[in-house]
Amino acid sequence: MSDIYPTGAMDGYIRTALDRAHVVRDLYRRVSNVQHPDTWHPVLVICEQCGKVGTTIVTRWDGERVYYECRANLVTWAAGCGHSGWVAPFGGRAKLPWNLEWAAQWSLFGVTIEPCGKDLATAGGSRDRSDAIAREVFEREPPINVAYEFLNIGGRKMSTSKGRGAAAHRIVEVIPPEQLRTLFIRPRPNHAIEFDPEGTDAIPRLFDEFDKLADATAGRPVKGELAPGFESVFRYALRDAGADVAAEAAAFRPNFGHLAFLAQVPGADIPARMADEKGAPLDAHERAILDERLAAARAWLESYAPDRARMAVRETTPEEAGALDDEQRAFLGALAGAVVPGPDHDGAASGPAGGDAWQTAIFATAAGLGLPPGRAFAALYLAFLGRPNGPRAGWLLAGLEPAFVARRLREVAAPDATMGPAGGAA
RNA sequence: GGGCCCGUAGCUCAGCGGCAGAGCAGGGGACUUUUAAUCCUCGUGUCGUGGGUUCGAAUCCCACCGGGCCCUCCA
Repeated sequence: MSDIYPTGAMDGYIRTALDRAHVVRDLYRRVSNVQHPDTWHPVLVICEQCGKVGTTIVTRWDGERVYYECRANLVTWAAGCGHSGWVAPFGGRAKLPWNLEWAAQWSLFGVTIEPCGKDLATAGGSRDRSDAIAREVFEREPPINVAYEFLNIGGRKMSTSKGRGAAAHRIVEVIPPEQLRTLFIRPRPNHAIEFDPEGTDAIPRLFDEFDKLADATAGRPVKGELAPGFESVFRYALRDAGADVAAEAAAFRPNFGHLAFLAQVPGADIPARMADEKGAPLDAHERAILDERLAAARAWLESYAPDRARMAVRETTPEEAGALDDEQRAFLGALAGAVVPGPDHDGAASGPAGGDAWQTAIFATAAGLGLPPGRAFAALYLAFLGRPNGPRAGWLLAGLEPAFVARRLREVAAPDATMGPAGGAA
């Protein structure tokens, strides 16, 4: 905006504002209860001596020039140099105060609608003053106003000054631009955006929502309802305004939750897995999307993800393993035999070599006991992760200390009497 | 003291005079040599509360309760 003043485009508005200084003073008093001295004029001269603009006050206007003073104590945040004199306030030598500048722009650019944040829309606030200035000083109906809302994080406004800036900073690390834009343009403008990423699935769902927009735009089937205008939302969410919307919509995008899972699987070849899922090799753009999402998923797991999204091997036997039945316990006990030597021997324990060998051992052991594989795997997941499902078990176990694996298997296979189910096999 | 926005399913929200909805979460079922599987299937919820208008109110009006943001200057 400061570029405009030197061109002289604002000169007419400056002149009008000065001619109607008494109207402006009256209006400030009436609309906002702001008292300016009777000699105050609505122009800020750039001090010819020190170059400051905030420290000057104009007290006279003769139709061509204004008399201003650069006062040392006019404002608390800067000290003027004390210079004073007459100057023609045109061509960039002076600026209009904020509210007048805003109103002048509406006339200059022919603005018919201008949304603003709700902080400005309060009664007696900036917007009210500028509206009144437009009507009474520049004699023009102000633009239609739409007050838009703020982004709330966990029920509170995101604010650097109130200690929630860390949230903003961290969020940008986890959420790529396109998903962040989705978050902002999705809701109705006068609704606060409620977004609480801490320990919730809000971030994965944001990705899912973006992907749903892409699916719908590309004509793929989607679950649930679609808001009207979804194509526009998708288009505006794209980081590159000139992007090929159809191509972006068609691009393969891995599911965020799935990536977060795979990111925790030891030894997973994620790009190969994604190519399988797509049914074709990823192109360069899709690979870039994958890399971005994978990084986001890892960051999410580190900072925001709820515990249930993390698959940590429990250091002690999970309580959940108490739910296992005798067949499953017998299976775990038998599988412990696959790890030699046992914990009662000295020396390093060794187990099946690698994930494949483990996987084979699991299936063979389960089959030998007539236990369906599904229940065998559930027993393993409960014994190590405390949850009924997880990453491919063979590779999970292969990544752990064999002695630890054997100890855990035996613990769960033969729990203390207090843990055993009533009427269990003797 | 004043202004604006919001209270609808566990969560995020749509619906804004005409049979209370979606996604996610959750329950149940099927299938499976399991890296998130996938496919069926399941929604009574004082629509914040109390009045009012209406043949009919989540929806419009009034009041209240609760939550949030804003109201010097500067841009």
